[in-house]
Amino acid sequence: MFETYNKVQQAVLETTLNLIIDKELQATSMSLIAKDSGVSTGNIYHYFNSKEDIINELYKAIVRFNGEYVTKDMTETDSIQTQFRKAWRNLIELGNMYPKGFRFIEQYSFSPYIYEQSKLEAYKDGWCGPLEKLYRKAVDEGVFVRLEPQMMVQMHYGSIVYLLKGYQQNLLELTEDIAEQAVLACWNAVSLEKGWNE
Amino acid sequence: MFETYNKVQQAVLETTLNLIIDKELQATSMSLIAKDSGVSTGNIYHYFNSKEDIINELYKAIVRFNGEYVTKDMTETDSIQTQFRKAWRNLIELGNMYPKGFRFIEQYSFSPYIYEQSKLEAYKDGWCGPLEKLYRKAVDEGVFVRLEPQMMVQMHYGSIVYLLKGYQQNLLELTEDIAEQAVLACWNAVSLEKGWNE
Amino acid sequence: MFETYNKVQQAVLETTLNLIIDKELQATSMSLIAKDSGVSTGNIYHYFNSKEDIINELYKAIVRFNGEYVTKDMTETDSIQTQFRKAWRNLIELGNMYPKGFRFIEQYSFSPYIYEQSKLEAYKDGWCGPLEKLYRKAVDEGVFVRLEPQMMVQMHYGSIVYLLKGYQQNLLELTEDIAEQAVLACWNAVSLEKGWNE
Amino acid sequence: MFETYNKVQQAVLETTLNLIIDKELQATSMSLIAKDSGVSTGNIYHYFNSKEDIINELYKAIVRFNGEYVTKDMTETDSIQTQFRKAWRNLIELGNMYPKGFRFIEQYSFSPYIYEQSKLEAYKDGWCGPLEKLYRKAVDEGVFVRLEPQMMVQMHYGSIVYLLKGYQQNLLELTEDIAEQAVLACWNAVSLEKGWNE
DNA sequence: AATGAATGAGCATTCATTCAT
DNA sequence: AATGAATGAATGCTCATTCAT
Repeated sequence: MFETYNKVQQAVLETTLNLIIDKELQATSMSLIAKDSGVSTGNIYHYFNSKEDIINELYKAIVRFNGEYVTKDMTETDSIQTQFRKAWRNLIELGNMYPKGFRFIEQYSFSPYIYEQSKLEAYKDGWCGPLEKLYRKAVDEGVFVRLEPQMMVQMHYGSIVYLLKGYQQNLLELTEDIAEQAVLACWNAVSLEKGWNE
Repeated sequence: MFETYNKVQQAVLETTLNLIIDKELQATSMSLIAKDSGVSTGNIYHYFNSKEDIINELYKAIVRFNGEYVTKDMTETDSIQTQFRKAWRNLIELGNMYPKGFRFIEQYSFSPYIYEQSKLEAYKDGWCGPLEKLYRKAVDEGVFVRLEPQMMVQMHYGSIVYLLKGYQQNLLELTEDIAEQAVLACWNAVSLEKGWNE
Repeated sequence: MFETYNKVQQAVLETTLNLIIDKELQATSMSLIAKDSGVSTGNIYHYFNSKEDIINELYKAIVRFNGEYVTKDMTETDSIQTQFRKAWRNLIELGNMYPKGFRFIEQYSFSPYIYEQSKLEAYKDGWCGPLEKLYRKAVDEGVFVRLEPQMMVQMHYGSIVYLLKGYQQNLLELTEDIAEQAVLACWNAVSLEKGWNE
Repeated sequence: MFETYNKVQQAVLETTLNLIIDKELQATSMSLIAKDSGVSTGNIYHYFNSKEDIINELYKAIVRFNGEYVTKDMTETDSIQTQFRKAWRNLIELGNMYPKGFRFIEQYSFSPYIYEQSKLEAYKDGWCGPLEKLYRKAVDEGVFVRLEPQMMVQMHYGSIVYLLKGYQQNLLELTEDIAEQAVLACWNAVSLEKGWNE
């Protein structure tokens, strides 16, 4: 997740992610990060300008990672339906494999703690762009109903996020089959014809 | 929103909600709550055990309010479709009319700051119960696909939440018509037949 | 020296003065002030906005005190010479009776730590104004040579300050007689006729 | 100013002087000295024992430099008056030509940060010795009043220092003529006959 | 000699909470 | 019930100094 950073930075970012997920931002003190990461406070400030800086770096790194994960096998030659399935299944897989990063983005993407600049970079590198393009194509080709692509992406993202939240809170099961049904439900919500046609 | 509380408690809860939405939890200090609410810190502790206690009381009060709002005109005699429409349209209306309470629940429903006990009470008093019952009925009567009612509710709630988030962040428009389309999309996601049949 | 302040403020200001004179500003930490004054750090911030604020309050209080001390018995009906003598003898007395306040002003009157605002108030309340007026009169009446009053006051102040510094560092004696000789030397430096004429 | 030191030491001392005058001691961190001087912190500690050590070395070097400057053209064959004039005019010139070194000495000569040892060396190497000798001779020959030479030197030094402070703070003008008048005032303060007799 | 990463005690300041009135 | 002064542990951050290279 943090391969582009050096050892010290990796230790700090990983530790911070774990702490924030376990304890919330306000309970994640610099001295705790220092203790858990094995990096002294002074040295943390050698590599990061501030606590805010750590959080924002974390945010950008995870957004980049998630974006690559979700779009990893989407190829333009695939049908709209295939790309649609792959993307949202990837998101579910991501939520299961990297739940901390997933929850971190969920919790902080609307936080004032994250600089607008970070959010901008996030958008540029993330998966919103590719999915919007896909949805727009689907609308243009008469596969989806005539709604704003961005709105549909937003709603489907919300569906998956809350599905995963329910699962992570042990309110729901999440088998392979259920995941598939969930993605299909998203498809049916906006496609003109019901069901997978393959 | 806080009619069941006395004057002092009301002042504290209202002030706290405004501060948390404007400034984040960490910037919402007790002394600021005291200053803005006109209640001295000492007296706040006469009515609440701790800061956590205020937040949790706030959480429970808003959940109760929101639950009543969403289910306000659902009557058992209405058709499944009508109840479905009313409920989700109510939620959208709530998000627009009481955005602070709505955002507060969004931000804190997964926070370790909220006691499990509060979340439980929330569930009991909220709108999840009635909606789940409705969805279960829809499944039983063959109106909806055979998926866990709770899972579908969760996904639809996520859809609407993210629709509202997009609107509140000025990414999306949210006209009467779009709201209707959004609820219809939710319906189509899980109903066996497409479209409103009325 | 700090009669216009309440008990807590007095304790803080007195402690701070003592510490700064003994140890320098940078070694005068808030926790040390708290320990020595018997006021908790939190409570110090109840009465002062910041460390800077304490220093500036200290500065203004001492300047006010010193100004009153130096000009305490100058009356316009006295001769120029009498007023001259009284003022500078008062300054010497002040330096001996209240050496800490005296040294504090010496060390910090040119420090960026002191706000311009504090320096302005200092000037308004201090003794520079009255002495300048006296010197101007002396020039106008042909008692002093034609030099800028402000410059002469500045030089005489420097003379006395360094006399006192020498004494405080045990380089010089400072008897009643020597003090008198020092003031006379200042007089002779700028008067047209040598010696006291009374 | 620092010819007796090697390149690295010179860079450190010069940088430190500039920083201290611009920013105060407390804002002059070792890392800033390192950055501005182009010498790494590690290497600074190769040439100096501590930050205190740098300040003290700076102090001693400047005192030596100032002492040489003030006494640079005092020759025993000159008359007392001539030597007197040259010395104090040199001090004024020094204050104008090397204001940083001048201000540094002013600010730190009474600071606990400067070791007693440094002050002693300062005294030995500075200009106090030669001037005291001159004043003693003046007393012995009946040119000056019978006061302690050290005391008179101290007072005259104070006069000039405050004249320069006033000038550096833009409170006073300081023309060639005014400088001359100032030195003459010092002379008149202690000489038995008024005015330059040449 | 030289680098700059690493250390950790110390700093000014904040803040939930208590307590005397 | 109500006040707000008082507490002191904890916070984010700095900085003189050390140390591995």
